[in-house]
Amino acid sequence: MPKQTFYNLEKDKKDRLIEACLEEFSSYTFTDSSINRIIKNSDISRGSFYQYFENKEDCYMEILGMIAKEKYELFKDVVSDESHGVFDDYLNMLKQVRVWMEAQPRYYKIGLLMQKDDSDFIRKLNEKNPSMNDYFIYLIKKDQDKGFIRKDIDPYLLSEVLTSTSQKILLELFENKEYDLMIEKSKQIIHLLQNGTKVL
Amino acid sequence: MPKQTFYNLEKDKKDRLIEACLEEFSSYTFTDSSINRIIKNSDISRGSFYQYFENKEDCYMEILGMIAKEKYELFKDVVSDESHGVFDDYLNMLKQVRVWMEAQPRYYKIGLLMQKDDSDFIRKLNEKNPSMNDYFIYLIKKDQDKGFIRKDIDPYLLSEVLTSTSQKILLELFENKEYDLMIEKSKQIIHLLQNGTKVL
DNA sequence: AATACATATGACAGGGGTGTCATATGCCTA
DNA sequence: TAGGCATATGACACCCCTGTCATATGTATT
Repeated sequence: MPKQTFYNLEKDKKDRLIEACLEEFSSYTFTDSSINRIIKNSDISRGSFYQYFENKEDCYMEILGMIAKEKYELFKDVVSDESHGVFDDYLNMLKQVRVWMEAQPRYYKIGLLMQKDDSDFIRKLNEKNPSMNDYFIYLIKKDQDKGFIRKDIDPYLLSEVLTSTSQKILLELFENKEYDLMIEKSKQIIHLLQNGTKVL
Repeated sequence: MPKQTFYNLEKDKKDRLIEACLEEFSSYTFTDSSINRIIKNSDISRGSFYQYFENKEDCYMEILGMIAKEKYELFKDVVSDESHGVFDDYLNMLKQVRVWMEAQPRYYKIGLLMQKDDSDFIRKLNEKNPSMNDYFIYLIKKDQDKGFIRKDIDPYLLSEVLTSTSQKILLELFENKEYDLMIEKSKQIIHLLQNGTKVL
């Protein structure tokens, strides 16, 4: 946890510091990020930095906390309507992530970079965060009960297919921002998953 | 390209050097790998290393070249039988990668680490390597001609679904080595893709 | 033996990084 | 005004890294 001095900081200085951290952590992996660059870009002395944070990890955690908070603020009002099935929720999820991505591309980038870092510290963080998988599984089971999805299909398996394809789509969306195209693609994938490839 | 001195090297020394390189490059990203560790582990002096290679990139390329060669040697005799459809080839691919993975886990790991490195050098290398995508697309089109797959399905799309799921499966296979389980899983995915999720 | 060439070596220059600490500055209070 | 506390600061110790270069050693040829 950051020291009290960090929270006591005057707005301008704190903002400069946070800005520099965001820039750094959205440009480099946690491992490759550098306190040196952060203090240079925020024009804060080395000693001061360590007056605010224990170390780089402490600083990173604070930034992640901030991001989580903002994410919560952005989406707390989006009360999910009664689900119309996993596939519908799949599309809704895509829409939602897009809002987040456009609102805070750097935050999203930080998430992407976290997936690339193999350090113990980041690995542990990633483990704690439950993936979309669990939620999808829950929805798939509900769909099976309602008779939308065949019961012989393993919910876990289908959920994995959904997450791995959605990850790819989200990455493309992040890289070239063709939202309508990605929605179209997702709809096609859904159609494919619903109807299969077989010629009847 | 490595300098002539590298190829002139006596077997033992050369082996030690290559061994240390493999260990390094399968433990660290190209960016994070260190010549220092390589020379320490192979007991070769700093000066000598630069007598063999221009720099780290040169060294890395040589190792990649070696890997490609061995891969070719291992699979050159595996003449692919006449294709029985993409899905069959999907399974065959899995079997083949497994052979490679078990034969040379470190080589496989190097490939995985390459995907995590964002440096220009590695990005350019990755771009050159054509993915399985292209091959899958080709097979899917053939299946469509033969009437195995509906013609209204976009081959590119299906190929993307296949590659993203297979990547996940290969990663799991690499991490916990439960081959039979992974084959079973793949078969289920194929079944899912062929028949869809709809209740008929 | 003398020369010439190939190879080996580690000290060195110059870059980057982290965390600490003695000291300086500002500020509040007795 | 003097003391005490919070905060600021950058030099410093110590670690990592890469690429170079003068020098040393080995080896073959004349």
